[in-house]
Amino acid sequence: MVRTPCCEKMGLKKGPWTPAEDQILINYVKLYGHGNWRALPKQAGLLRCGKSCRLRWTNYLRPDVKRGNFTREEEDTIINLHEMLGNRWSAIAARLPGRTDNEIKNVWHTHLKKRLKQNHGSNDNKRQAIDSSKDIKKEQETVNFLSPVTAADSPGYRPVSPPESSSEVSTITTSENNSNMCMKIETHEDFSEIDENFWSEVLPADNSSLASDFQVVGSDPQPHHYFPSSALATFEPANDHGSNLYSCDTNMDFWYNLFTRTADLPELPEI
DNA sequence: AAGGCGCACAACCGCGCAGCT
DNA sequence: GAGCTGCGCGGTTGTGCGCCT
Repeated sequence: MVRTPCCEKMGLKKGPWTPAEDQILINYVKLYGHGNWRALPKQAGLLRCGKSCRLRWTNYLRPDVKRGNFTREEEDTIINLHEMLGNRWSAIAARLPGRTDNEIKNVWHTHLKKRLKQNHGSNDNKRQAIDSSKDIKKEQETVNFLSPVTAADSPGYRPVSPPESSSEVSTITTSENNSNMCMKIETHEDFSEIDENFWSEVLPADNSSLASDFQVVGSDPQPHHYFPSSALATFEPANDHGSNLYSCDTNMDFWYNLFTRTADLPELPEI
């Protein structure tokens, strides 16, 4: 298949956008939206290709784009998510409201890589565990699902001990505020190692809050497992038994799919 | 003051994918 | 199923700016 060029090169402007061009684009999108980027520049009277317009809008002109320096918390979040997701900038951006993938990519290449290098010495132990792994996928499977604000900072934070039977699970924590609850898991190993006791530890102490905070996973006679409802909301369960009952394997593939598929990246509740 | 250099960021490019015909 | 189009993503490049010599 022959690919048609994204835009006609002849007569179309390239390079930095002028304030006048920005204004034209803003006015047009405000009035008519951006249903068709390819047709937009022609209709708006811009000598740009649709791709260029889309990029300018999404990375710079959108009203919800947050300008200015990244906070330390945002940088930490990027580092943690990058450890988990790799160079999937759009997936990382989805967890940072107001930040674009392009911006995050730039920050990563200009600031954070250096910062990580500087911190390298202090994190030798952690890196050693990862470096020792021969399988790169294993490293990607390391679930390190951190929210912008650390769970320990939130009211109601309570650590949950990892199961004795699975020494590879480093930390399991739950956190909650008035209305939301989420679970943070850091692991290097197959979840099938985890025994039933682990999941009962994750349960909220007060089961009456279960319905709103968690959904039940698993079906009799299998043990019931509990996941954040916000995570399940974007995940297609293998078996739907109705009324919030789902069945799925608690192995690493499940978690890998759940947490790394861009489209299905779960919306974690704000802590 | 001016030239060189490196950094930061905006913008471009090429590819893959999804949806439509 | 093939062909085509549009969009989004990640990698790369271009450019402006500040710092240093």
